[in-house]
Amino acid sequence: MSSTPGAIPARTPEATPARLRVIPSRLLAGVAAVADRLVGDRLAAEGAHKWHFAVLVALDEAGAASQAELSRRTGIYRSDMVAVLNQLSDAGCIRRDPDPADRRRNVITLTSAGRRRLERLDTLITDAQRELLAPLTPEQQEQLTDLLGILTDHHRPQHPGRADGE
Amino acid sequence: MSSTPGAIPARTPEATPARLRVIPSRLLAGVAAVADRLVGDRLAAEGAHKWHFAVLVALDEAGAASQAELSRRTGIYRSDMVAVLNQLSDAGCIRRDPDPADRRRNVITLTSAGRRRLERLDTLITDAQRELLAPLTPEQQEQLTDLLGILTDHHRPQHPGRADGE
DNA sequence: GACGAACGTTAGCCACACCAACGTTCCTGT
DNA sequence: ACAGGAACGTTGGTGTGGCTAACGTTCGTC
Repeated sequence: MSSTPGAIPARTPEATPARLRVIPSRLLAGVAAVADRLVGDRLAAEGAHKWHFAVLVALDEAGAASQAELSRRTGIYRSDMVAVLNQLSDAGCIRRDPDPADRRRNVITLTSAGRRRLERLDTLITDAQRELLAPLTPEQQEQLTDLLGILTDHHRPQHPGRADGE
Repeated sequence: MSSTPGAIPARTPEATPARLRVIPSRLLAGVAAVADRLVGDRLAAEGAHKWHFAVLVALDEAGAASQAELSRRTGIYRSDMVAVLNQLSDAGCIRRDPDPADRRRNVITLTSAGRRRLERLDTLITDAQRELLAPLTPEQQEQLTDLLGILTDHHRPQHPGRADGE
């Protein structure tokens, strides 16, 4: 009975407890949510979603691919990929043709409209990152990205069979 | 028609495009998901959730409080707080008494069982953080926490009415 | 004494990650 | 040659988490 039961002691309006403000997983969740909102809002203003951007980048960088491969490259589930590609296709950003070499697959190809779209979305994303990282110095921004990169590499999606040098 | 349409060129099995691996918001989302799974799994093994931990910490650190205030301290919505407190109450971790000074409120008090529970959960959370940050040096771990702290502070929950120096 | 605001509570919505199943097509072993 | 298993694209469904809406109660204030 260290505190008087029945009366709320402190009047400190509201402040996140110090012990919570120091837990990395919690900080990560919070900042990730902010980042997601920042990115999501800008993309939504153009009728886009982050998935669209991810797919467009994957196509632009590694060239045409099957849906399954895009799935693996972007981390988007095959199931969800269908809808994303439908929308991108409707917008004329990609073409989806049956693969003559493997009739199970579709070959997804980036169109020039898609490349233009990508450029636009890239700007928005970059802006969002800038706003997100605004309170950090350029060195800190790089530090953060590096650290997150290390963690991302270490905690692989899954390691269903050691894939690389191990 | 720079690429042969109808054939998938590279055979590179799957690799996240470099441009995606460098976008902070994306890295954050990924690492936050890993962290959440790490923490969530351990807590689930004891029938707990991260919310329980947050509430217990808030109570332990700042003393008894109303549900609304706990809401503000932890970031958990008032609506969801109800269920969390029900569970904590069922487990005997807290007491929920009407506040004699304000009959709208309940005074939430941490019991000794709750304090014991908190200690246990704290161990689990700490373990999870350790596993999460394993690939980083102690200095890097501190750096990361600091950087995330800065971002958390800057991007306030909301600022619905200029709260601070403005 | 009336009105607006805060409280606790219930119910529900929506976005997102994930899983299950199916028909098609391919690859492999025998 | 052919049977079995695996990968592909697709549809539909599940579960969880953040958030909103509304309501009755109680407080503070004018």
